[in-house]
Amino acid sequence: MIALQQVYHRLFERFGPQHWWPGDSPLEVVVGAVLVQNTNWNNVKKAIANLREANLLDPQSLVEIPAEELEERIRPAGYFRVKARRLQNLMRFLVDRYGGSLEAMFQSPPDELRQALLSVNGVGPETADSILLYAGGMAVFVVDAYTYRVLTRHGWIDEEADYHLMQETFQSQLVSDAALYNEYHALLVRLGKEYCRKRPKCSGCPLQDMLPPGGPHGVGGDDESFC
DNA sequence: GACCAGGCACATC
DNA sequence: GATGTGCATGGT
Repeated sequence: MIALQQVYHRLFERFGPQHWWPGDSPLEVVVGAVLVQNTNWNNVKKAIANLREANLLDPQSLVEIPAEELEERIRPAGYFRVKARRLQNLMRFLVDRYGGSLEAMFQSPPDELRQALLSVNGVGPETADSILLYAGGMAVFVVDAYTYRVLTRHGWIDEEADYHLMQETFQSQLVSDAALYNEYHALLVRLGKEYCRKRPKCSGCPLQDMLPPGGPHGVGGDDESFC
């Protein structure tokens, strides 16, 4: 297995700090975590701006607002009907269990809170972990489509690997540190966007000398798998 | 005018 | 348990 600590340093050296979700309030991060599902962050920014403008960025308001109105506000983020429902599910969870206080919510142990978040319809592993890490400052590694792409394209992990395995792979090799996980995930997205999206773009990838012996999967790397 | 983006739930086999 | 499908906007 590749040394993921080294990979991190290489990426940071190349790209520098990515400043993901830096100045936003924790609630905006939570809302954004739902809205960004399978969607470009640029679209999410517009939706959040709409909510802020309408003074809706608090849990109680988001629970009380009629679904149709919420749908219109978040329309730019795409999937607006499902996301309105999911966002209200999550806000209802927050209000019912923690009186609408994120601070209260993040008093729970990470494992316990993660399980609880996953029980909310519309919150899957990535959304839950994004909330724990980016809003709660908890040391939970966030895995996403880019993580998978970067790991598999470089031949560092089996293509059958699931979310849990990828998460464990990172967490077992790195010190438990929220700031590190935060930056690392953002760097992987940056790398994935610039070099792993279309195969010809792989040239210039800062990790090209970190392929496993014999190339990806140890089989020499065909066009399908080679980064 | 395709193609893609910081997923998830649900139906079907 | 695995695989397929719906959800929708905005940028390249």
